[in-house]
Amino acid sequence: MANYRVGLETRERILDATRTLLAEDGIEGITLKRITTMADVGVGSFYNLFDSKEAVVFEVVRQALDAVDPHPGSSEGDTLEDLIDAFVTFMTGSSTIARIYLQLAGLGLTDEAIAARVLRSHRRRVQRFSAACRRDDPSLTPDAARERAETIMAALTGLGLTALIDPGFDMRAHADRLVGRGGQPGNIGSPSAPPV
Amino acid sequence: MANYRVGLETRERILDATRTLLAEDGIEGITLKRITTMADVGVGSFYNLFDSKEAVVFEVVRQALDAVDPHPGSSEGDTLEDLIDAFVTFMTGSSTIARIYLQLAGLGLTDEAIAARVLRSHRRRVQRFSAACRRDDPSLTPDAARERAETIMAALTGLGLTALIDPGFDMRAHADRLVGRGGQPGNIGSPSAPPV
DNA sequence: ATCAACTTTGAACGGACGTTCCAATTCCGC
DNA sequence: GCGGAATTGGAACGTCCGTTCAAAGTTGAT
Repeated sequence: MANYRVGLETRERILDATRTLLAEDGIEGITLKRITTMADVGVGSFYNLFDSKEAVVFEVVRQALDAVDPHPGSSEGDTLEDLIDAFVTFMTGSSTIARIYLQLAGLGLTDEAIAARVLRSHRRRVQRFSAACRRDDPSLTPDAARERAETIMAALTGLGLTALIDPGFDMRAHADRLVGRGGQPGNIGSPSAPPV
Repeated sequence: MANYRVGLETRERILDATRTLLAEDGIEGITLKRITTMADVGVGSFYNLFDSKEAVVFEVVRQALDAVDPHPGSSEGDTLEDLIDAFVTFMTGSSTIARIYLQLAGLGLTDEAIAARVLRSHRRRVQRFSAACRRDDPSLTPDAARERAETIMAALTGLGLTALIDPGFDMRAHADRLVGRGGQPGNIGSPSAPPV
């Protein structure tokens, strides 16, 4: 399957259509007819290139989970700020894939296969974030860094959800406050920090 | 519809079954047959009590959104700690409804009707949280309180998601750190707070 | 130019879905 | 305990779903 040029192009058109439909209407709204119509492809061609409808959905899901990690496999020198920036850009920029990514969080709760993938991706990200935390503040113990990483990631996910649901929500501004940027008082974690 | 005692009981059994199935398998996994089988009710009886499958799902969704607000309509004197505690208890305790609530966040991204409900519920909660923030720290401006409330709520939602996906994740411990409890350094917002 | 491998197409199929309908039964105020 | 209203159950219906299949067309190495 998909050894000729035309086959690969068709495969790409199908993936594009699936990605668009998944972001617009979610997994429950996706049908084979809608995919093949939008991709301008016969049903038979679809089954020549993918084993099932589930297969193409999983492929898109896999890509979405990968996309949340900026330049994965790089030299591992990211600042915590870099990681947060990358996530905010991912969320506010490529909203197509971002919507899919956040749907997965909810869907992973019920679908075991998806839950496993989400959890694996989550654990990888915790590693990167906690490493960045220790680079940021070398005095942190590994455990403390991991906890801090998980809290920051959770907050980012929640902020991303809010941003996609509430139009006009300024995710970047809120994300900046997570690590104390912006110079204003009132950050999470220091509610009644003594002034001066 | 539902004027006799038996009718009301049947209605309740259908709602229970829908709630359970929704939490276990999500909205995409729910079918009329499964609902009626689990509720031990004929299909005709179902349509005697509800207009459609969608109607009963919406009813459960409405209840789930209401349930996230602790004792709503009370005297409005909650501490920020109270609100956070209530949310953590809601998430870690009643996982059936909690799962539905978090699915809604993801589903609301695609279904307009659900998105509207979720957004409305969200706005109400922001009000309560930001009022608590100002009670906590009267020096906050209304805007600053609202921003702080939204960040805390986002972090709570994200933590809840992590808790449901990652077994063994200690949500309460992480939530406590959101407002600086626990006495340990390294809270979000004060990454490099000077020790001593 | 040849030809095997690859690709395309849409009709056809079986199953699952939500909903309708109505005869039989049960409920409960009188 | 009578009688109208509410409730019950499940067969039947039309629709839409994912998938299969075989025949026709296209590709590209030789």
